[in-house]
Amino acid sequence: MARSTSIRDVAAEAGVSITTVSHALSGKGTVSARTRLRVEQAVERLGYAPNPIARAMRTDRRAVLGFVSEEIASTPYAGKIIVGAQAEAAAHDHVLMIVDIAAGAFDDPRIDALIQRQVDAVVFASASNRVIRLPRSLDPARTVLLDAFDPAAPVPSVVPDEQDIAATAVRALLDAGHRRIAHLTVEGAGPAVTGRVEGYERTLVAAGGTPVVVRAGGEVADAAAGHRAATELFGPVSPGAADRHDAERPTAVFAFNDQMAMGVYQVAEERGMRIGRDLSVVGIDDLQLVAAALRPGLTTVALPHEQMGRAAVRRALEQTGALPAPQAPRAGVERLRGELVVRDSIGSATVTRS
Amino acid sequence: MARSTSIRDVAAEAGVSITTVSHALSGKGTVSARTRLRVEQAVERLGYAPNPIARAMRTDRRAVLGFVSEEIASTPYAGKIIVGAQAEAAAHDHVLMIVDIAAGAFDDPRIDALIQRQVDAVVFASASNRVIRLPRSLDPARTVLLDAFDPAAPVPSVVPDEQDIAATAVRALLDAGHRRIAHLTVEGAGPAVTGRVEGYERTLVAAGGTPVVVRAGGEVADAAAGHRAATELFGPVSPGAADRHDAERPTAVFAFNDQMAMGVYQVAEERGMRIGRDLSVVGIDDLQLVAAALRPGLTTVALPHEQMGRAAVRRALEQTGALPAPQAPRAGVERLRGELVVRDSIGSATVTRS
DNA sequence: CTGAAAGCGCTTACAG
DNA sequence: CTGAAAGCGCTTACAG
Repeated sequence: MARSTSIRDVAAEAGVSITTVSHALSGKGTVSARTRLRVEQAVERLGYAPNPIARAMRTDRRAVLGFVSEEIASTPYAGKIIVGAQAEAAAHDHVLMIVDIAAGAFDDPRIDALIQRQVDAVVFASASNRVIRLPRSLDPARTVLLDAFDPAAPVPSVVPDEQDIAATAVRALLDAGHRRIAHLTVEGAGPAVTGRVEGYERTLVAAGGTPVVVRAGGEVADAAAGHRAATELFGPVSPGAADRHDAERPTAVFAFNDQMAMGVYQVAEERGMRIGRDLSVVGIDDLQLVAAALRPGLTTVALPHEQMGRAAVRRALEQTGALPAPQAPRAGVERLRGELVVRDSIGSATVTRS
Repeated sequence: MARSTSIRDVAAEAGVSITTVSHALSGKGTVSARTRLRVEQAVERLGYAPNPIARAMRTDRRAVLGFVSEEIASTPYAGKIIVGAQAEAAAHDHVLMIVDIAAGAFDDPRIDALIQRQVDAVVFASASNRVIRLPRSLDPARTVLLDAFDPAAPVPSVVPDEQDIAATAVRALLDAGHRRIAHLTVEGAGPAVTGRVEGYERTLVAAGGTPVVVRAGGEVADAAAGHRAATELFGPVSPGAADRHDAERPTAVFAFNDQMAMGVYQVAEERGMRIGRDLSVVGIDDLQLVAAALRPGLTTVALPHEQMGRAAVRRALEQTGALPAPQAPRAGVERLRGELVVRDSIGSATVTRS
């Protein structure tokens, strides 16, 4: 921020030309060992650091990546994605410039006006995994999609592996001996809803179970949706329901996400079912505020948010040439797996049935 | 990102010099109406936009603000703060450059290396309202503190008005007729804990109540802390506790935040107390994931996160001169008030007692 | 191995 | 009212 020493000062201090200073510092030209040392000492004495603006002016490289986020405020995961993106960028001497747009406001002029020419490439992060159309102001050769996919544009895309993540959740239930496992989800045909349903069905069927999918009305997957879906799943409250040993009743629920799982907890409490004993539950997200706060703690599959941020930045850096392009060109879509976080919401099916 | 038209192209197209183009566009020199029109038309035809890098090079103004956030991932509010900061910056043709540092890592070299000379000023956002020491690499004349305060540095600071926010929460309870109101909080002497306790005591005493403050061990104000504090408040579970009409028992609880309030809900459930009837609760934060998801919905005081982001950026812009300095120099610390968000966790004291 | 010079795209005194 | 020129701090052919 303060006016500081320029390459000219260093040249004077070292008694060489600015060309030589530049060569010595960049390692691009050839410089004798003695000269290099003199330059380095001068840099040290003066506390010189190159002016990135001037460098950008000359090289047309900003060492800046744009990060367009959709409704960062509404997505509690955004933080981790940004941290990952940020860290990966920093590891390669890049910095992140953030523009937050309203949900769906892909034509926000700021994408054009502010990002344009200030950044080398753009990571466009959707608020949730879904299919979108790339904003026209973004150059496909300089953009990567995060948590989104555009079938019509040749843009690299980084998304969670929804099917595998669902399979991980279901397997946690299967491993505890459950077979009557219901899946609670919402309406909609986006990759998250669809992928999880498919992963659930495939994994459960392979284990000899019969899929039961309950969709709460609407597309918002929050606690209220979980409450609605669970209420539907268990049917009307009947006296002594908690004591009834219904052979048909699911012993376990795989919720679309942790928020819906929270709704399941609420229904269980209303009906006197104890989570982890009378009913096992698994979610997706590992939302700290929910998963760790619930009692008992919710076992869930953590989405690889930080990894996604990192991967997206890596691909953007490949586009700009700051990172070498992979030898074997990767597929357009990179799918990342999640990880099971074990807490106390899954009990063994044997105990559950007793 | 694409190589685009320069001021030279516009000059050629309009048949004038680049100086004249610059004057016409900036409004700085004097230009005839006809010439200005010709320039504007040329700009239009060519789709010209000035290169911000080149401008920065000349003027030593980047139109970029640094936003250093501490552990953005761990704070669910950070999103809103950034959205506010972002919007205010955009309103003044500035852009935000974000660097996320680990908690307490104020000496992170990236603050120095990346922010330095790339930004006009820095907003330094703490993860929670507390007293800190300004990182040495930051120029006090070009820095504003957000959710933090440094008594030793002459730096503008934007923080929530903790006392007023606590008063708002307590008043919501008083207005419903409650007088036996306990405050659940944590250990620690930071501005948030201290300010809320003071606001609570002052407001309650003024209304004729007697303060009861229960501190959960530790400084982490999460659901588990709320559970511990509420358990201590209500004492050991006794048979028929829900039916016992204890004249001493608080009819309402003011929790340090929504997460602790969640712990109160859990204790209430364990003891058969219904929130909003047997016990009224108010929190602070308006965390969507918690406040809106709880049943019944949690009445809480929303912190002015977006406003804080905006205010901090405004002050930073005043420092750089992009915004005129206020006539009457403001106090070093700007305190922002919160707003009550009414849901269903507060019942009237009359009903509660019945 | 070293350096003089051009140029990236602007803005800003200064002269006409 | 208009424009030629200098210069912001670098990098990069090119020449010596």
